[in-house]
Amino acid sequence: MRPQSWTDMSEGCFMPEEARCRAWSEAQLWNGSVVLHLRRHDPFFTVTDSMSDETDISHDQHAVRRQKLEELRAAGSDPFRANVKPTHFSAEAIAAHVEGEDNAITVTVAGRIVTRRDMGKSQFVKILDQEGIIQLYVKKDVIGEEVYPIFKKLDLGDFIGVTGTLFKTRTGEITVRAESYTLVTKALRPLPEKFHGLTDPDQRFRQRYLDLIVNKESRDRLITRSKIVSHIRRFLEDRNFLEVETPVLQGVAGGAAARPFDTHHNALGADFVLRISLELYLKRMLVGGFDRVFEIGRNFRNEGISRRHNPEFTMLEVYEAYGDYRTMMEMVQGMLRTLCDDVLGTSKITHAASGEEIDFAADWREVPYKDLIREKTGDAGWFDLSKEDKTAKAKELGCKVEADWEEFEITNEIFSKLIEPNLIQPTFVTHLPKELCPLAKLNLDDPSVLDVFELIIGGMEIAPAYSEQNDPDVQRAMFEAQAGGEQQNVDQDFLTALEHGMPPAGGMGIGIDRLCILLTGAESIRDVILYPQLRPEATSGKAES
RNA sequence: GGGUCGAUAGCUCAAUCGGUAGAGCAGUUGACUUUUAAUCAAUUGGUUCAGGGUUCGAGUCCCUGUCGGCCUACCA
Repeated sequence: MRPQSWTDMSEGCFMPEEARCRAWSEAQLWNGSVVLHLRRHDPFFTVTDSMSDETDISHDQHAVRRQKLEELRAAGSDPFRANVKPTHFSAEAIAAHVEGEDNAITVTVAGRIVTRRDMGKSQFVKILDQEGIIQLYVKKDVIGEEVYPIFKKLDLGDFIGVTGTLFKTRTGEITVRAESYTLVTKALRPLPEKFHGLTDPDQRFRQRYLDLIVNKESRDRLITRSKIVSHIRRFLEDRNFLEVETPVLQGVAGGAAARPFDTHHNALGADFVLRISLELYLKRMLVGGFDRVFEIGRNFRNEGISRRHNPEFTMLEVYEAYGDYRTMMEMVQGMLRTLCDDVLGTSKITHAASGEEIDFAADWREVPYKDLIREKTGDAGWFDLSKEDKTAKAKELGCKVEADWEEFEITNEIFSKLIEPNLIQPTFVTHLPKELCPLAKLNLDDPSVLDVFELIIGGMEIAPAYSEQNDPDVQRAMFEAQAGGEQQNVDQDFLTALEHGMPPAGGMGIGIDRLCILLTGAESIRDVILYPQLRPEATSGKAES
């Protein structure tokens, strides 16, 4: 509040009224125009005016609302001690109206006031609840002579409950004719602008609640995300997959190559890391006799933040005993197609970045990794080239190549920079080089590649899947090669589990956030995560002032 | 982490060559009993992100910092 910020100011900054007048006057002398700038709306500037100015709070919306709250409390009604029992959500109430039968059905709806059109002795008000917006028509001679002036004092942002009958307005909007109302929460701060909403990305993410109130796209996008997750859960449960929860705090961060977050447990006196994948603990479930398991959970990777990366993100991982990467291929195709039908109501979406239409119902291309590389480089013998020749060719194609890279890294740079971004339609890229993943089975015919696929849609990797490695000795060798001699990074307990026997299995992961980017047409991962990670604010002032 | 662009009223945005910050919405007051970004009249509201510098004079130019966008790097 204002007086608070004044006390925060240093003595030197505080300027008494008379001194301020003097400063003003001096300022006017510089440009020669005197009276008009002194006080725009009051040429007869006097001491009494300056005093009344300090009690005028009409410019301070927070103060105005606090005063209204105090007036309500003084009159014996405290909005923070009131409640209502809604009978309908907004959408239900609208659906309940029977065409041609106005004022036949009585409902109680509740929500936040988001718009108001005041016409003197009646007004239209719209309230927002989880299901959307419903309009209220508040008429002085319906709601009551005494109540109406109090209703008019409500502010945008207040929560109210309203009971009344449903009718259709002249312009065709189903509306509640309010017979009574209850203020159930006073909003002490104003809402952002009704038409343009909130645009500052910083504020949208830090104060997501405001974004959700005023920006319908944000609201719809996050509802869609919820439906996507719900659909996936149902899809898997219908196929006998069991949802389980595995530890976030782990001794060794396995299942992916990423820097973890470090943390510490006080009572155990032990250091832990936050998980970077779900993989190794879900596979232990296969060892434990659960044939079909999945988890939808948060992973944490201590890396840079970008349009496609948030430090914490949600993964689905699915494991199916007696399956392989080919059964996973069928499953993910079925999952995404039904997802489009059920959640989006269409098999076609527009890829936001390219404008190209993606059709999930059409046949999905399947192509080996090596074929794509040969195609892109125009060199059928690419994989037989020397490292020097690969380097030269890659640079020719516009890739940067670091001196200490292995050959597969040069090749993969071509894939990730030149090929993947251009795979817009759903594409299964199969049989990746064995160096790219230590957890999958080698292909029987070509042991330089893996029995895996990566599903690419819209230029993004959406789902990798493997025929899971279950040979404990091969797995140990792969881990040790990857750890590069750092034994503490090898999950020994997992290898012991494999020695007890893990059935052959197909496994798959889906980055839920990236899937949501794709399906909602979002520009950034921050748009599909409710509270994306931001740098903590240095000053605590602004939000609470 | 590096590069680059940005931060002005509660919100959305203006401000010419460096000349002393203005509009819409919201708020306040008034009119209007079926409105749709309702309309009409009047009106309040500013530490121009913070701190320094140049200048008679800085929202504007320079430096430093904070936070954010985009690109990039680490990473699937």
